[in-house]
Amino acid sequence: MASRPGPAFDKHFVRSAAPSTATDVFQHLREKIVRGEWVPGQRLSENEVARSLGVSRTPVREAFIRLRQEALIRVYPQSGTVVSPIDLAEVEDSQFLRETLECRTVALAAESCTAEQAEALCDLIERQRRCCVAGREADFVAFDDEMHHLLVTISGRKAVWRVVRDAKGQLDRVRHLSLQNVPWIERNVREHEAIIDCVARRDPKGAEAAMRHHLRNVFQSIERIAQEHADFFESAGGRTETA
Amino acid sequence: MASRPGPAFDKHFVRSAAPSTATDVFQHLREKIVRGEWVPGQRLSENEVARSLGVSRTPVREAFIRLRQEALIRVYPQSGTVVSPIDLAEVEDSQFLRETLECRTVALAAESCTAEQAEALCDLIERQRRCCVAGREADFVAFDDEMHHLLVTISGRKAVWRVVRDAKGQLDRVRHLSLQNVPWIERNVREHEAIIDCVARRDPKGAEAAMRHHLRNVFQSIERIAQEHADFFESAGGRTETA
DNA sequence: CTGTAGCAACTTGTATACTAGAATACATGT
DNA sequence: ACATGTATTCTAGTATACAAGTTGCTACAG
Repeated sequence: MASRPGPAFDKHFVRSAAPSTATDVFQHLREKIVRGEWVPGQRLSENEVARSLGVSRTPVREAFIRLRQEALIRVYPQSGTVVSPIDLAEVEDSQFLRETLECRTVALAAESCTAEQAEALCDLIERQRRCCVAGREADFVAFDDEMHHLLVTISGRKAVWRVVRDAKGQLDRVRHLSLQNVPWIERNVREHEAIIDCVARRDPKGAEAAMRHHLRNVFQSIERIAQEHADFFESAGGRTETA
Repeated sequence: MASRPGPAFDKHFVRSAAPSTATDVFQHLREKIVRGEWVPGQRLSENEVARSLGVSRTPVREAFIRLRQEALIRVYPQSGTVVSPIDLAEVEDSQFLRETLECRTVALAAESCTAEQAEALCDLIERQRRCCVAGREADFVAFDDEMHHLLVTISGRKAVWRVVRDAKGQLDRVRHLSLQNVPWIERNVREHEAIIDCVARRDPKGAEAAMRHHLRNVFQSIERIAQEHADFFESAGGRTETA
């Protein structure tokens, strides 16, 4: 325990900035699942994924570990791995998480929003509008994410975003089961505008109400989609496997 | 994509029940950190941990991945790994998460609590009382965890517990920097009793208020401890590294 | 034709070997 | 004495090899 050579103990290390293979694989796989390219119940194999991506099993395993913690996959030791069936209870809990947290953070954001921040928000809304008219759905989803993220950041509770993002992943997964159409995007943009308006006007109560209205609308469409794709759902008893 | 031998696609696999080495290591390391046995800033090494536990690096790596996702450690590629310094902003965010979520879930629990559930809660309180008079602090912490967990479960939002548990980990870490004394435990038990009373009496408003009161008291002691151990904290700019 | 035992091919879990990078120790020059 | 270049030794990331276990097909017995 004495004079080992290693790096300094109390000083900080260089920077983290880790663009590792494992992280790339993780983000790749996460998108496949959240965007519905890989459907619930679909079988996965570490070997097969590794081969198809041209890497070894090790980074794929790391990605699987992280996906498992987000409850996006289920790993059955020595048997196999599947994309998590959609547990309706888990989806509802995710909605609960999102609504509970984002309604509070957006109110905080409305209390402390600066002019620059308000401008950044309006800028994102403008981009969303353009996606809407151009029908660029994928980009819209990205800007949607960015806006919600920025709102949490403005609230000063940045650590909350990780939770919201995970919950959002579960919800988006359901949403992507169904083709989205332009009217749907239009409505979302309008609701976003209402939220941003309140935030920019420093109206916490209004912002919270607008956010709640928005999230509940999103959830309604999710429930509708759930009924149309009952085969991807499981009744109950699904292990969450958070260990 | 045709007739591979593998297991059935739509049927479920056996059961998960995975008591793997990696999980054991993870829980072991998590306790070391949360309970303060390993202090913030302390250096870790995959090799050294693997040797000391008599396993290979692989399960240790898996544990490290999970600890990293809980923000309990920081991994600097090719340099080293340290127990996360305590970021006061992150601690505050954890408190925010806990208070926001548990105050809502306890209100839900108060709405739907059955007689059996109420009895289970009272039983846990009784055990806590015994720990209090016997001075068995470690057991008290366990029952504390169990009670909060049960309350979330009763609320019907079981997926919320994972979030609360992670946040609680961050908070407990700070709490364990300071020796806890019996009067502190006594006050906690009293506050717990107040919460459970409201839940058993089906009083959502009261339960929420009691929970908020309780959590804020806990947080106050955390802030006091933070001031006494400023050396374990870092000022700002700490990478959360959630990637 | 039916049921069962066993084998073969797959799965994930673990251990080991190798790579590239980072940080200290030390020797060497000034 | 001090600065600097080099070498050693650590680090985590990745690749591969091996072990333990499960699944489903198949061949064989009834």
